Amino acid sequence: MWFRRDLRLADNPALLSAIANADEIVPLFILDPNLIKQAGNKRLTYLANSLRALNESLGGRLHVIAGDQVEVLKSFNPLEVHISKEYEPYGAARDKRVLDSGINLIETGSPYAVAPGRVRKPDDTNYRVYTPFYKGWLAHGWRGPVAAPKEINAVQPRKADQQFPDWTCDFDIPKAGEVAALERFNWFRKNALDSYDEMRNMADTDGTSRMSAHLKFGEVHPRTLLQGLNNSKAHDTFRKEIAWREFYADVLFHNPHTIDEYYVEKFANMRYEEPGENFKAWCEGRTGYPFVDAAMRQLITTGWMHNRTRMVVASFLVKDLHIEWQYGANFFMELLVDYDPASNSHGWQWTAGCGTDASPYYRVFNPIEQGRKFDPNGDYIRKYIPELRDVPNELIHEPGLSYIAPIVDHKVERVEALARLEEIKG
DNA sequence: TTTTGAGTTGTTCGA
DNA sequence: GTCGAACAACTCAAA
Repeated sequence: MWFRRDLRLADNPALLSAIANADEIVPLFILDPNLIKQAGNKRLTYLANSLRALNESLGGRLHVIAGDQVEVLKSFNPLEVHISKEYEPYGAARDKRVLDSGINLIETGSPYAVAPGRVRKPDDTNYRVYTPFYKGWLAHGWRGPVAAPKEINAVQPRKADQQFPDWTCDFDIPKAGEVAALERFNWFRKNALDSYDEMRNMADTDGTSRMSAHLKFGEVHPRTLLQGLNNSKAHDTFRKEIAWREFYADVLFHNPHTIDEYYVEKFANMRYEEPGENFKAWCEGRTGYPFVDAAMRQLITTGWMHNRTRMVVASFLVKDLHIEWQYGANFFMELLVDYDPASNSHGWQWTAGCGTDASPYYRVFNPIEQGRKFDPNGDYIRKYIPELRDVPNELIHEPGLSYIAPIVDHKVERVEALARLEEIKG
């Protein structure tokens, strides 16, 4: 059983398939140098924690080996290698290489309720607009969760086959593992799900599910999250967020190049600024706009950023600083614990206006107004920008001389962004 | 084939 | 202070 983005025992059809087809299985995770290279310290630490959690639930029998996938897999001389299928460009190419090497790779299930490529329009092409996709996705439906295996007869690893990485970090990152995922989800279901439609946007509130990192590493399957939702506005809004993840996976599956290229090509011809001092200020959370800076510092210190503020900082980079979305996406890729290729690239493209459901040209977020709306008392700002702790509520979003001077004037840059868009229209 | 209505997350301006 | 209209043009989905 080759674990990748499915670090769990419950609701794992590939694991059940492996068990059903063998007297004894080798539970294996392969450390991939390519993925390690692009991940920051926090995501690596999270992965290390997640692997330890999985090992514990396997009674200490998880094999963890660094190296080339084909070589590692062949060293076990396996009759079958069971996996949950992957769809983004890197994972799909890697699995094809393994398959082509003659390894008997058996795919069961995927990290999605409905696998990419399955939801089709009546004319058998894929959707490019979210709302119709959502309807088609609902109509397609999905199976219910499956139980965890009762018994796993796993090979006892040799010492050399347990190369658990010792990555650590000084920051407080989310708790990893299947148990932590379900604990948090139960908390969310009990305390925040019923007000999700209203509260999920509030940056100062713990009103989101925080399932992103758990989903990224497959510590929980979306089927489990979808089970038991009702048709209330709150529950449907949550279901739609799960569907966004599946929509973007589907879009990327059909357009693999959009991982780092423009979905709407004409945006490649727009005038952009090269990333310089302003980009550096954005990365470090010192743009002079408190809501933007708080969000960037939340990312830097926790490896996670609230969904609302992801849009605000993305809009600021692309529309106020006129820097191409890929620079922001790469920065997110390095720092986010929950980094997901499809959601990251297409979330960024959506905000930049060059993605699916392109945002109207006039939709330029106002970083101050967004703060007033979604962090009315400035609690979020004060949490991540200690130097603003004593600034009163009515000044917190525009502190004037008590904070760094804004690196650009939003009013001016908004007009500039609209002018640059004008140049590529038609 | 043609037509029609709609499209995650907003802001500004003027009445 | 509140509220509604205006803000491009285009692509897409479905009738």
